[in-house]
Amino acid sequence: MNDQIRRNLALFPIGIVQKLTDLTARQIRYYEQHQLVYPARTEGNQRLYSFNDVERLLEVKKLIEQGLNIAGIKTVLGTAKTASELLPISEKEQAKMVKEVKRDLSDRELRDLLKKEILHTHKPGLKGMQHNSFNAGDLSRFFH
DNA sequence: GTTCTGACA
DNA sequence: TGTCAGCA
Repeated sequence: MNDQIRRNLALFPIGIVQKLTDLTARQIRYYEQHQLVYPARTEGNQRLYSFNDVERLLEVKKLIEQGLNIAGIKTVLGTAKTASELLPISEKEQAKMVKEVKRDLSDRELRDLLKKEILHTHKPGLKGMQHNSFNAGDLSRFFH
């Protein structure tokens, strides 16, 4: 039996995963609802997680702690219909994606601002916006 | 004893 | 997200 298979064996019930990830059962189920993980089920419909699932959850946790919401996490980690479709993503790739997403969002935010300015050309209040200056290095600011 | 789904603050 | 209900 090779590692690939061993890592995908559904072994742990949610209680164990809670301890392994420091996430609450509520959170773990919530992330599943949003297709961030795909745990197997027993005949009794109880979730069983593999090592891969646990790793995946740790990635999710990391991004949550960075302030990203579900949409942002999906953008970085990607989605799949089944656990077997989940492709590992290196830290380097991840960092790269975060950077790209960050730039895209910055651009979008910029366009939105321009649009607003154009729409409100006759309104005097631009002071508020300038206060909303963006931190180019903070992705979470856009994915909240 | 544990987990599951649904629902509400 | 936390938490509670009512089951399996």
